[in-house]
Amino acid sequence: MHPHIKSETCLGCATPDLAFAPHDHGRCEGEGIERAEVLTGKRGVRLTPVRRRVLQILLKEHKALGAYDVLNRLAGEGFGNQPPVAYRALEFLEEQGLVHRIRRLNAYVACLHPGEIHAPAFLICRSCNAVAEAATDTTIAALSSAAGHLGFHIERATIEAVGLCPVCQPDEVLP
Amino acid sequence: MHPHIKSETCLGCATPDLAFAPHDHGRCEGEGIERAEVLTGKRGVRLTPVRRRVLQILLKEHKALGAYDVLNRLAGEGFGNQPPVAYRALEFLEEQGLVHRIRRLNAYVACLHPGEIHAPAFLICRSCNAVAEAATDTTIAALSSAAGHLGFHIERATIEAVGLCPVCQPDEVLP
DNA sequence: CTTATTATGTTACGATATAACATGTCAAGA
DNA sequence: TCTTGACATGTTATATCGTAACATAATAAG
Repeated sequence: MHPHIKSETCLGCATPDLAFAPHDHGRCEGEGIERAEVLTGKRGVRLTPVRRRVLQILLKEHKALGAYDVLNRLAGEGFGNQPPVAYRALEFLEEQGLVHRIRRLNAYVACLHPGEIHAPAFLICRSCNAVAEAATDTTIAALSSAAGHLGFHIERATIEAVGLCPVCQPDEVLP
Repeated sequence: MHPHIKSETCLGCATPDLAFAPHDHGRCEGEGIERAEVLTGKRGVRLTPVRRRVLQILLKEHKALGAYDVLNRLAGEGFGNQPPVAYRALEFLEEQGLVHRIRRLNAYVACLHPGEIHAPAFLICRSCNAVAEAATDTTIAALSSAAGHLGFHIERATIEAVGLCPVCQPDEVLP
């Protein structure tokens, strides 16, 4: 946890106006699970205990976690403790749009508005590792159009930006 | 090499209008090295034999290569055969903007217009793995602006789009 | 209740990446 | 020219990330 942030708050909430601002995070978690249950129900896929738990872990932690981080927590709770357990759950959640994979970090974050955004951009703070999700409607449109001129058909796109979040920018000027 | 492509041609050349079209590739390679020498000379950094050779390999191959692929070729030519040899050269070349890392593929491609673009977008064909580089001036501007509203300062951004290149699109409709 | 499907657990391994230290190379200043 | 400091390379060892393959268990469909 970054020293500037109190424990009741979190970084990286996906709703843009809350992204880097302190806020009540309890709701994020509860609502995240609820939304996941509705979504998977609608789609006829199963949000099994491991899968639900993995999503919960990511929602609660509210930052990017590596697959092995997730696995360690699972193992402490009676689930399997071999890599495929974590990877399979994460893969499922990503397919369902409930979790995003941050390739730059080899890590995963919970998505806080599943079903709403198709190609989010991630803002990754290189100092505290917080990850925020930003909408990119126009961004992606521009990209698709440019690709179309080359005859390329885009199916998925990921945008990962590295920089400094508002909390960490002051740290940069002082040694 | 994709079956549709003759050996004298290549995919993925970065100049947008050549990106996925057959063209004379000999020039890409020669000019790439030349530009690299000029650039590194200007900057007072050293384009040593390993580094030059790695760049040459990537220019010649003209597709995304993993670090270990590069390493294998180096090892066959009397250079060191341990991972750091390849990783260090690749890291140097990336810092100098001569090579791009494609995280989605855990691979690297030569940049064909070093010094010109700061945040290129990569169009990755999921069928033949060709990688083209597209300009994203407006795209990045939009992203930076959106991030700015959240108080986030972007330093670097990577855009990776997965889809089908023009050559592979026909393959998709037939089994 | 059987059967097909899907999910989980486990073993084993492959692929990717880096830390740490020894050795070598080169260029600038004494 | 020598030496010294900075940078580059080579090498060992190990860390980290990810997946193939198969056995077992749970679930849903008939």
